[in-house]
Amino acid sequence: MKNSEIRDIFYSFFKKKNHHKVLSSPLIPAKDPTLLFTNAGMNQFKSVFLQEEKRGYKKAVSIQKCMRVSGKHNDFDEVGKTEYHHTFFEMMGNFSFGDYFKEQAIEYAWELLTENYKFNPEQLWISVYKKDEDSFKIWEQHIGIPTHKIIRSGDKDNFWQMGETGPCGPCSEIYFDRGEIYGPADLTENNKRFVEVWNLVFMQYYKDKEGKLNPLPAPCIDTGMGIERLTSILQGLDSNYKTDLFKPIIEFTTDLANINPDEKEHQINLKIIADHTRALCFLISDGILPSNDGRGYVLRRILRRAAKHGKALGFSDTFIYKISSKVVDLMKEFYPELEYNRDFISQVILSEEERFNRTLLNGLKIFEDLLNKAIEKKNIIPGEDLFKLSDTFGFPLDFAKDLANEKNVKIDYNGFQKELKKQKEKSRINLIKKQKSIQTLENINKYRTEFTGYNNFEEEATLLSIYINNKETPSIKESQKGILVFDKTPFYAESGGQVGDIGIGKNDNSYFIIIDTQKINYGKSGIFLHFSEIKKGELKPGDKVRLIIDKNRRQKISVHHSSTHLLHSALREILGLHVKQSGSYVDNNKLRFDFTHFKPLTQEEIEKVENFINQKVRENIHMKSEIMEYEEAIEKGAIAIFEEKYSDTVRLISIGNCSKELCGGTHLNSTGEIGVFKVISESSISSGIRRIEAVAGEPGFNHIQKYLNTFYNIQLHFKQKQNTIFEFLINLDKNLKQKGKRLETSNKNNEKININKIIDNCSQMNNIKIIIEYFENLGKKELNSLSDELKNKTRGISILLSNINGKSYIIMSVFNDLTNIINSRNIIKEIAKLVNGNGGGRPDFAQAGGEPIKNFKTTKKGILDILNRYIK
RNA sequence: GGGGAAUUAGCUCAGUUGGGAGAGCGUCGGUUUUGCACGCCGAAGGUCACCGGUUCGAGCCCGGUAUUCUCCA
Repeated sequence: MKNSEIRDIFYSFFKKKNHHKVLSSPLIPAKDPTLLFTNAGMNQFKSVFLQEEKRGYKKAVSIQKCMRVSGKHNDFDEVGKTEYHHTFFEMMGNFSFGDYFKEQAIEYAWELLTENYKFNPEQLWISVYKKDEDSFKIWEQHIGIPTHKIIRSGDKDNFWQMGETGPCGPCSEIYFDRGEIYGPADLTENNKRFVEVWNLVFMQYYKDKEGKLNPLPAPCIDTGMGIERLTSILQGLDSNYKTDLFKPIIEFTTDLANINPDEKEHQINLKIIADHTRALCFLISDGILPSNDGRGYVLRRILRRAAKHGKALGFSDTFIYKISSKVVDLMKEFYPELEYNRDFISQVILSEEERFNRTLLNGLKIFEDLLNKAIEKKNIIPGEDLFKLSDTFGFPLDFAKDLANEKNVKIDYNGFQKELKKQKEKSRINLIKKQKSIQTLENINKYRTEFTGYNNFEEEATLLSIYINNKETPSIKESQKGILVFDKTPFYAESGGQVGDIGIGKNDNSYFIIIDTQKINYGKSGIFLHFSEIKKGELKPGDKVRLIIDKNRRQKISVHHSSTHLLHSALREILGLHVKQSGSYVDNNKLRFDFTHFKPLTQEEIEKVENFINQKVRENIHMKSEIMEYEEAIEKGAIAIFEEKYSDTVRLISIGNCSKELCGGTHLNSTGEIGVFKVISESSISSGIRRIEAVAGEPGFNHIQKYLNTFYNIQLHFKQKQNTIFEFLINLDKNLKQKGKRLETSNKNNEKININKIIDNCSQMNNIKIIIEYFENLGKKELNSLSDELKNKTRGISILLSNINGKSYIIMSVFNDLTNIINSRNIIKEIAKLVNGNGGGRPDFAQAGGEPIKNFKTTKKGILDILNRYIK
């Protein structure tokens, strides 16, 4: 049975049972910032389980993309060692939100497995939670499983909970018995004979702070069945890696590496590469890019480990990007976004592979130094050095170990681990500190704010609560600053890159200004925090006030936000569909837009983008905002930004046919209000991500005006026209440089004339020629080279003095043969005392400085006195 | 979020008691050659990331900022 059939059967079975088919959510959890990656089918339904959100259906079925590489479920280190661990995998699941419960869930599971997937009932075993008699009875009496094949187990295996507090409940697992050749008929933890097929979770309690289990009013069902494992069983194989989900990838890699696929030593490498490449493709197509922290760092680590194992297979150059295309071929049928991003995925992988190779090459140099040192000395490489090599330069310990082995050098593995442990502890401590430092506002969850600011700029509101220094207080007086919470507000709170509104509030007795607005998200609604300063009067909870936003500023913000949407679609139109938003900032002065793209934009491309947008502005397209179901919006072709949090109903902003984006920000009524759009900068912010800054509307026009004014002034000053001014300035620059050079050479010529005179006038001491001269108009460079020339020509000593920048500058050169008698470094220090300064240098060349020289003759005499003591 | 490292010519990088900014490759010119490559000779190219401090003097020492690399969470 092909994996595609397995999927079809799964979906059609639950569709027949009136389940709503829900698409896999992206690997970045949309609504849960505490989670690095989606790691279970239920993630996207979390708020439904928590009853914070209601959806149009009570039963759902999905096949969910999942990653288990961090946090509680971390299989990263297991991949390759076993036949069934993965970083990326797909979870099939059916869900009930207060609809059916245990009995139905168990029946469905049994029916699907035995009748549709044709499992032999004899080969299925069951586990239930020891205190869950209901489930036991259902399995035993209703389904008819022999008692000895239903195992009761404890909290660890068969009780599931979302977190310390929250929904939880017992679960029941269905196991497949692979037969006696794999071990005794005994369902225990480490018996390889049994493989877990399906986990059914019965969410029936809510665990409170005291640890008490309270029954949920509407119990829920959450189930999960890994498709890779199910496929391996249905295809009669003993490894997930032999199924049609992995085999083609492994065969492709084997051919590419030109190795014998049967050799045992290659197996681990091949498995890891296949697994990791799959993970890479899905992560990248969901918008994650390599970086040095967070999700991007996990992506980088996955890629680097794949690359490492590739080297073991003999790949000396980049190769993963080639395999990625095979993964796309294999999975595009079920995940069209892969095909869509095919080139982008391989480009990202290729450039990250290249980067890793550079890092390795760099680290190799440093490592070789360590290795040579170790060979010279004690034959062991210190753990500290190894740690620095991997910590600072990213050179993996494994590589160091192998290379050291080749040279019979030992490495201090324990020392390395000690350093690593130290670093981990440090990071953990800082994390705890950070968690403590986030101060929460007490009782804030009691309140809710309704946002009315899409249409209204003013609002009559009731004050709910006041916080001063993060403490709830009964009143706020004149000139005090604090956070105000209202029942409703026209003030937009900072989110989606758009800054918060500012404005004022007032009633008959008081007047205050609002300098920023922030928001705490709570499920679907939010609490708006108005950062305020009371200018007059006093406020107490319950007071009615009129809230008025700064309309002019809001208009400018909306101009930039709507422009951002146009910019996004312009970039996709002109550069290609790989362009994805990866960050955005919008305020009243400008907009900033970060997006995925590999090369700098050319001048031409930027102009095209500007033209595109300004054309849309002139067309004065009507902008529409609609509230609709998430799925409906996606069907309409909306672009969803993964980082954003969406609830099941979303706000779709469309600009004619050219842009459809999910967005909670404030926008214009039509594009004409933008007036003008101009890009002001384009730069790189990290590899594969570029940033455009632009201005629009009034600030846009001001920007253009300011620049043109500067330009006009330049034209006016040089008396040139627009088409000649550039060439004129280039020529001017060229001429200036030539003149400067002529001046330099003529100075040299002048010196040459002087040199002979100076040498003629030099004094002598004990047959050593000594030149002491003062120059008013020479720079340091000229003095240095002149001094050099003088001491060489006379084969003696040259001491030159000058005043530069209000200080004296003295330079002394000594001919090489004399340096054992005359050390200029020592002498210059004494000379420096004459000008209350200090100096130093080498025996043959030294410099000093101090107060300006007023009388050269007395200084010269002082110098001669000093020299007299040295030369006898 | 926390730590480490780096930033010097177009590129790859040297540069230690703080004292004159360098190499290789590339570019350009000359020479050699029927022509090219090589070879030889020569030249151009620098705000030593930015800002501040210490010092007579900072690429180098100290503090801050930016960017990049890297590890941990």
